[in-house]
Amino acid sequence: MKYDFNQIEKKWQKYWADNQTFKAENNSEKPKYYVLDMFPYPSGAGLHVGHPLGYIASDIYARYKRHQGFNVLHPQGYDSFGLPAEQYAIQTGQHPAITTEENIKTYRRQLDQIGFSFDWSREVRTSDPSYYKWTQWIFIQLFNSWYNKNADKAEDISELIKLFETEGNSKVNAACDDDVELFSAEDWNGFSTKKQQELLLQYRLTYLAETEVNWCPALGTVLANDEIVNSVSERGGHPVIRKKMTQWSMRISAYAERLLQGLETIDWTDSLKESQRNWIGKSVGASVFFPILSFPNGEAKADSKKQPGYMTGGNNSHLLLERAKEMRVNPTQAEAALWEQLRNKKLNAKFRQQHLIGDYIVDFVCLDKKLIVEVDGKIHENQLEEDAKRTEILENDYYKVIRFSNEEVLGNIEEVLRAIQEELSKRQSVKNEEVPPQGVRGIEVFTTRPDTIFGVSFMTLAPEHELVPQITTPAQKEQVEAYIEATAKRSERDRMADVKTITGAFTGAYVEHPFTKQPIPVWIGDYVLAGYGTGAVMSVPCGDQRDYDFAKHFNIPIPNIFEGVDISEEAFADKDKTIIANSDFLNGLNYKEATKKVIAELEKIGQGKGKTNYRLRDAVFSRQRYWGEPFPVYYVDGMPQMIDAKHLPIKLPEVEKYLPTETGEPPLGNATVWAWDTKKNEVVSNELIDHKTAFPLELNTMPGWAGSSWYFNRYMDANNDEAFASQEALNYWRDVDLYIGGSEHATGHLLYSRFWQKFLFDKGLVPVDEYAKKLINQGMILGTSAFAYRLENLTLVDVNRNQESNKIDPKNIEQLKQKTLKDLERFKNSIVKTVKADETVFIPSFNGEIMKMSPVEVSIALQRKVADFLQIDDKSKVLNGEYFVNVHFTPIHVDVSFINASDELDIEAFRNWREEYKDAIFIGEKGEIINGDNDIYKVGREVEKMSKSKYNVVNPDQICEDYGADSLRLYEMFLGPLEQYKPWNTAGITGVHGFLKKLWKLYVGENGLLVNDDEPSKDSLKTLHKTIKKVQEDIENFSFNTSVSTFMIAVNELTAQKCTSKEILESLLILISPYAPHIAEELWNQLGHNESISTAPFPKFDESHLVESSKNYPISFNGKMRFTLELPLDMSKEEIEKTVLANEKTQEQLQGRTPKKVIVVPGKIVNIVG
RNA sequence: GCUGAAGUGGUGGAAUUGGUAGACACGUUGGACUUAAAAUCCAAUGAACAUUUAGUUCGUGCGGGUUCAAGUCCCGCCUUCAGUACCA
Repeated sequence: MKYDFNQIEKKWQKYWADNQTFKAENNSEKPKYYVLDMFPYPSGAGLHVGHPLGYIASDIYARYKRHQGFNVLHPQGYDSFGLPAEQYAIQTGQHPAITTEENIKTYRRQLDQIGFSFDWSREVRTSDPSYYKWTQWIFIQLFNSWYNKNADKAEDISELIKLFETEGNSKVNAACDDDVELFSAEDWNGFSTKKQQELLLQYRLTYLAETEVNWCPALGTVLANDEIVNSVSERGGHPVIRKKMTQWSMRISAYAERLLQGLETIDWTDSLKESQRNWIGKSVGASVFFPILSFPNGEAKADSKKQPGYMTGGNNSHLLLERAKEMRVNPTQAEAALWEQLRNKKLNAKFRQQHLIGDYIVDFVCLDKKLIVEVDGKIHENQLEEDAKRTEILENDYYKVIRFSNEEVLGNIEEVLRAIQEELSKRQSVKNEEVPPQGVRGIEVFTTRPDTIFGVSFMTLAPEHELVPQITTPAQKEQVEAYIEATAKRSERDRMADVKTITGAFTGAYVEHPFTKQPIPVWIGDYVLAGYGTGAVMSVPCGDQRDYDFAKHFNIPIPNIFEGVDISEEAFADKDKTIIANSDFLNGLNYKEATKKVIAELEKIGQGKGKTNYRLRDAVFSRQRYWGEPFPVYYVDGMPQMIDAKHLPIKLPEVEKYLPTETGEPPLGNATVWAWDTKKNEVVSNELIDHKTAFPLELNTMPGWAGSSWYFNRYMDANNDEAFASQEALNYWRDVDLYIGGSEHATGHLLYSRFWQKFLFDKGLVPVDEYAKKLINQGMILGTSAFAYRLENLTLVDVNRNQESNKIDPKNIEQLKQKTLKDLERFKNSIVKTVKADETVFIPSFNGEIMKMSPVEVSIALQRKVADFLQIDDKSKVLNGEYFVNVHFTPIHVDVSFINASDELDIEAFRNWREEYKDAIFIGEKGEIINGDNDIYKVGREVEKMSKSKYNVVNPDQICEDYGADSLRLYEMFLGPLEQYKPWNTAGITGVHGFLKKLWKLYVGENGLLVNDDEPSKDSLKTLHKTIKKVQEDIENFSFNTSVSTFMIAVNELTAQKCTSKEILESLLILISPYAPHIAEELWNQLGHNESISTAPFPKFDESHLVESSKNYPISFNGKMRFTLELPLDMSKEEIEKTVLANEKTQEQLQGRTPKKVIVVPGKIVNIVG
């Protein structure tokens, strides 16, 4: 009987499906084990051989765990929302759901034929309403939560509202927007519902806010930071610009510290954890405040002691704040009337009322535009004077103050608003939304090295820093403006590409050192980024290389504050070796001590405090796309409202077109039935929108990572309608024991999903706050592209006419090698002509070496052949070396299916491939024009990513057809370590395929089963048990490639031993079954079992079979092995030495010399030192 | 620049705590079987020298070091891949 893998594999795949062999039970006596793969996006191209690599590894592990007696959950599903289906819909009008369904069918067929032990009863699809119902549900939970930093967890928003109602927000310690205004309980209770909603949005874990986003015009959507690679879109490589848009965001920054700490508790690869750490980007240091000494108008230096509002130490700001709040609650009639008009951004500007500016409370202020509006009551003489003074001081601080009388406001409010509007339009917006600490004239910096504060010799601001225009002196104005303009012109790419060039400009301003009180010049430079920290750096040139370079370049002093360190050449940045000097009270301290001390001192004088900064930003959660989860959100008066969870799912509406609308709205703007009726609680036609009972629904959809951020929990109870998973299921399965997937998700999916899990944990919805105990990254399988080399043209060069190089002897390759292509430039004068072939001609690859050869070598190797072929007129000159031929060619990707195992091209198939190659001419390795079998054409090879456009994609369907799924599984594992990137080469599969045939032959002969109940031989037992040991170790170390070798060795040995013992061969089948399940099932069945092999207990390793009585000792001389000697293992050290020395081969080696020393390691080696 | 991983025959890769480098395969070469091909089987296969046998020398990116013994440990470099990037 032959090994008919096609028939066997089909048979068992059907058996597994019919019997639901791999269905996991939620209630089982067995211990649980959860093996998870990253679910695929079902693309139209189907699977190539690279895709299943991780699935095969996890399947082996899952099957192994079943043999070990575990109740294994090994599910699979589809991340089925995404861009390609939508792009296809835009092109063809085909609904993405249909495309997706078709693609899933292909995927399922392809996955099934590889024989995975997935529990398909738990399949999930993120685009299925029964699934995204719960994605929407989780979104609502996020909306209804805020992050309480005191409790260090997410809590229900109602708790926050309670706090607001009873004590306002001044004591609330929450993760929130940077610019929340302070309010009291009375304020809160007096606010309109809308105002309250606005304020709450600043605290919710998912919130709607105008944020600067990465907008990709080509894709028509925003992108998250992790979707951008090298400042172009990850998908398609389109340019990305920064743009302000109102978008949903996820407050992942609230979890920055816990996401960082959690990494300590999970067994993920170091590189992946490191990526996440970098992405979170924690830096511990201090925030330091430097008062500004000089303003362009020559105003006297600011007294830092009198700065109110900054920090909490020793000033009266809190009294003023209290007063401001009081006044807010009790406005005058005119103030109330004007506030009513200003509050809702009716003038497109955000105003605050009774706001503290410097030492003054102003009536209304637009911080953005630095515009103050005052409404005056009864005017007394002395107040008039005071107001004028106040105006002067405020205007010195670049505020514009406009005043109206009560009568004006109450009499003609329209006119007042018009005047304010006019003033607003005149004023330039402060670029950065962040406003400086109220009324303080100074610069706040973030530093990780506060210990070096005495080494500060200048200050550098980002050119975009909001204070730059205000502090620049008239003398420096021109220079500074020119510099800002120059940096603005430079694109981000240029800036990135050119890190070395040092540029900057002096503003003319000075700040005051907090301790020495010395003036410090303020510079701007584009090495300081506006987006990180405060956009300002205290520059310590002796301790930071960039500051050092900047200082050197602009001749700024570089004071040395390190003990015993030479800084004449470069900065000294080694924290651990730092001893501070020349630093007043910090002298003699190390980095840690000095940091601690300086922070304490800064706090004492109210000019700084310890601070931790994170690079992690909140994640934008809106996409201007059709094929994604719709938000369960409608808008009343511009404010988002959640649809009650019991009405979920909110299904995607039908649209005519999948493109943005003409007005630039997202595709859902095309939907005609996309409004929410709050009475009927259903989606209704847009025509019914009346803003009373029917309201518009959200037009954005959720990003790709929404559905993948929690799917691992859904598998635990995939068909539950009542909850995303029942508590019983969640408590039984708890977390993923082994997660296998690609490392490309390090800062996307793998970070977002940890965030959601922590949130769900905080809310008591899941039992663990890290969902995957262990994670392994599988490497990528690369394609081996094949190339044919198309001749473009030949340039004939008359060597005699080149004066410099005389005549080149074609035989002297060494001389010619020295002629680079650049040298050929010098032949310009000598070029006789350039010849282009009429036909398409392919030149030989020289056994694939052509790309490694220098142009000169190629030319020499080819000139005769090609000249001959082209029949150029001056052929004789070419042939006798007077003319040199320079060959120009282009490598062309050839479909790898035309290549045989020896890299030879099937020329006929290639010619039929494309019209343009129909009559292509091939010059073979021997230099002959190929015509029949006279010569062969070998392709060149190069390893590249598998991709359709490179024609190097290998389809697993063909492999399964030709060699079988078991061969495919074994071969993918055999290729190399799981984590490694490695090239695919189909030819190699014959090795594992041959192994399976051999395995088969061990059990089945010409006339049927060979297995009998014979006592196993000692050798066979030894083979079996060493295999058990090795395979078990290998699987547990995820070293699947070496266990395949072990199987080969075992089968080779057992074949040689002619083993037919059932005891041995039965155990061997269980060992192999996780790797090659079909053949294992079949042979298991033939051995007389009626049950599937999948839960047969894993064979037990018995050491006793491996015990040896003797060892073949390597005998080495001075460390070099010369021969081996079989000696009993129980021989003593002394006896071994004696026996070895007595041996004639030893004497031969020694040639009469006496050994100086003899090293004997019993059981290992003997080394004789002579 | 920083962080992480890696560098071993023609190729993919083995080598557990320092102890016979190149397991297991692919490929190549030769042979058997066959009308032939495929399949299968056998043998050889790191390089160089020697070849009648035996053997000798070199060899794990490079240069040093520790050790009886180094692919493995230490010091200093080089190269490749991946991530990240003027992060204060």
